[in-house]
Amino acid sequence: MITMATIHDVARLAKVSIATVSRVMSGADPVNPKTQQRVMEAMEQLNYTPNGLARNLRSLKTNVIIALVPDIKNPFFSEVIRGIEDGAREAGFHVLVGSTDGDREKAKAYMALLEESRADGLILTTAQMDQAFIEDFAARRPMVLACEYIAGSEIPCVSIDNESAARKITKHLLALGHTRIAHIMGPSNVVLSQARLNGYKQALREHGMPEDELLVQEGDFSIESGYAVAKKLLSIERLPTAIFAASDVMAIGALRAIHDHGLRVPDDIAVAGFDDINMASYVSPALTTIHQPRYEIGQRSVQMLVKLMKAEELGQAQVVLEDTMIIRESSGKGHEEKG
Amino acid sequence: MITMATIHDVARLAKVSIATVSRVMSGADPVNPKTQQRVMEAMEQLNYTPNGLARNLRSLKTNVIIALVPDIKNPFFSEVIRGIEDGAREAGFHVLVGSTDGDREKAKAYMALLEESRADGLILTTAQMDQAFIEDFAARRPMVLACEYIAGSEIPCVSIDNESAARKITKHLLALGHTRIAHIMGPSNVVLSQARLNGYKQALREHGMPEDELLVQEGDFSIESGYAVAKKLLSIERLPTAIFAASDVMAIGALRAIHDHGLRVPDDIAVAGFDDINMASYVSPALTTIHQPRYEIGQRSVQMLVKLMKAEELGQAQVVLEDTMIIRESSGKGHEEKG
DNA sequence: AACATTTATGTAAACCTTTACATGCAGAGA
DNA sequence: TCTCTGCATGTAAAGGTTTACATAAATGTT
Repeated sequence: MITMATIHDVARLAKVSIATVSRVMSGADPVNPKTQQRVMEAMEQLNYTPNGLARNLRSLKTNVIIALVPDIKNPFFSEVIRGIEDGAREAGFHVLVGSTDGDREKAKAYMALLEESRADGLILTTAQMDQAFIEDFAARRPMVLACEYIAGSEIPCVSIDNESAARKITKHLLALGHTRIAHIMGPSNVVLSQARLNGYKQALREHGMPEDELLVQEGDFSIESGYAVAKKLLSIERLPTAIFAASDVMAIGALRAIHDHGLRVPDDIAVAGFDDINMASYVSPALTTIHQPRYEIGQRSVQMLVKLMKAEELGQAQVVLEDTMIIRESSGKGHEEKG
Repeated sequence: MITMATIHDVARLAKVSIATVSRVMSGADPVNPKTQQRVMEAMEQLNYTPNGLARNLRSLKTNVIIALVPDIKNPFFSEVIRGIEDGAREAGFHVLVGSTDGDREKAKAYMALLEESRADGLILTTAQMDQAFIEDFAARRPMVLACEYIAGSEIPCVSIDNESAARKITKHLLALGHTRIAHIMGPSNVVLSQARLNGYKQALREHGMPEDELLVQEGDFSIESGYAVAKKLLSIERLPTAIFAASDVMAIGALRAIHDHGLRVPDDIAVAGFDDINMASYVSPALTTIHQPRYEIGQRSVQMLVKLMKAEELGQAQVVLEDTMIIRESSGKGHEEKG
């Protein structure tokens, strides 16, 4: 709509040079109070707003960071994003959120914005693309992994120890006397799915339990997949006595599947989730799960990214935050705490 | 990291002018195949990526649109965002998502990006700020309201008819014989909360039911508020026989409150929600609710915004999409459909 | 009074593109 | 041979800032 006033217009009206106008705005260099007054009035009168694009071009900074999530509808990630947004705001950045659907091309399209200088940094919440590509990218651009840790990689990251957390919650189920514990894992091409699967297997092994291939099935973190995979597990001849889902969302899908199958949780089958999303304590039965400090993961990852962008030393590049097991109703007897 | 190659570097290496390099990229003007070849090789060799900021400044377009939601953690909005993102991608735009927390200042900070030419358009999913401010903004910048319709305003919008939908679902409860129907409304400063409240009241009036002030309580669309407000309703001496919550998320909070209170849904108290979020059919009992075509709302609103940005005629400026009542378990008897 | 210092302001380059206009040249028609 | 047309390319302006450097005026120092 109507063409905007530029710094030149302001300068002309205030009878000064554009440099002076710029100085009034930045407040960096000294400027005569009277002149300053005149400039401010001119700005007011023309309803002047500086053009951000021009500033960006001049400074070669955009103050935009990109946060890529596999699925924005997934409540776990939206809480992480919230942490990212708040951390970004504090540091003076805006967040461009991209939902990748596990589609590499979509992810790469967002990452291209960095190459084009249209964003300054990247936070990746799940690394689904080829590791080589990521390593290469991280070497050239400021980037942080949130939620996920890539073994043997130097890329800065903030996450919990998914393996030990999964081991912990599986042990909880074992301690309750369960002998056939099924696992609904996340997408197998995602690092953290593997980590959680490993933790699960380690716990079984430590307890001398045999591994049953039938009891491990792959989902995609969606509620629909949790439902579908649980249905599948319920059709096994020797039913599992407990199901450990790699995410609360899938666990909620499983709850429904068990309910529809005419069985009760936790009496007939115990269920445990992962993430401790907001809703976990509201569904019935309330979910036993692993609490991830998701907000903090988001915040911390931005803080690291900011340091990276400023080329500051970031001390520890791999940050592992604490998780907490939260025991609620869905795992049955031996409750120690009510969410 | 290492300074980037510019179009000048490419031109120098290929022994042509920068104009020719630009032409090779755009493909608009004819250029000699041999020269083209040389330029491409130079680009390749220097690993050249054009600077998006410079392009943006030159064209005065950013291809970025801003989508403002009250709370990114709210699953209803994240599904709308998904529609917005997909619509935007199709039209060649990127989406900057902002969570406002009902904080006007945060919202205004995002809107300022438009004034600074750092974004081309705006989609507002809830209008919490003063109407005058919004009207003024909409007059100067391309903007569309999604989910919400402001009575008497000319601002383009895409939504359902919240009033009639609320009336419809309240009537459903009345038809089931409920006499004391409570309403957990959304924040009273949000237009659609008022619309839903009106629909609720109209239905009661049509059935000759008295209005009971005690039965209408305000929440903020969060699960916690649904829980808290339901608790409050359960402490009324003459208990409500049904609760209509203005969002599924609050309804889920209410389900838990009723459960914790030792009552059963729908036998003791019926519950109805609004939105039909993904999880609505998975919780137990599954929620009776109003299905909003949220993905389509997102998509359509981007389409309108794009027209607005191109200054094309957009025919109908106020679009009302169809909603559907979905009857599930939480409202009890008379089920016509299973989610 | 001459000079050094400080303060206020202006000039112009730089950031990296796109594009209107200008130029040069080859082939075609007279 | 001369002019006309059309293609391929170059030149330079424009987009709106910020900022290094230059200049000018005012103040302070001896």
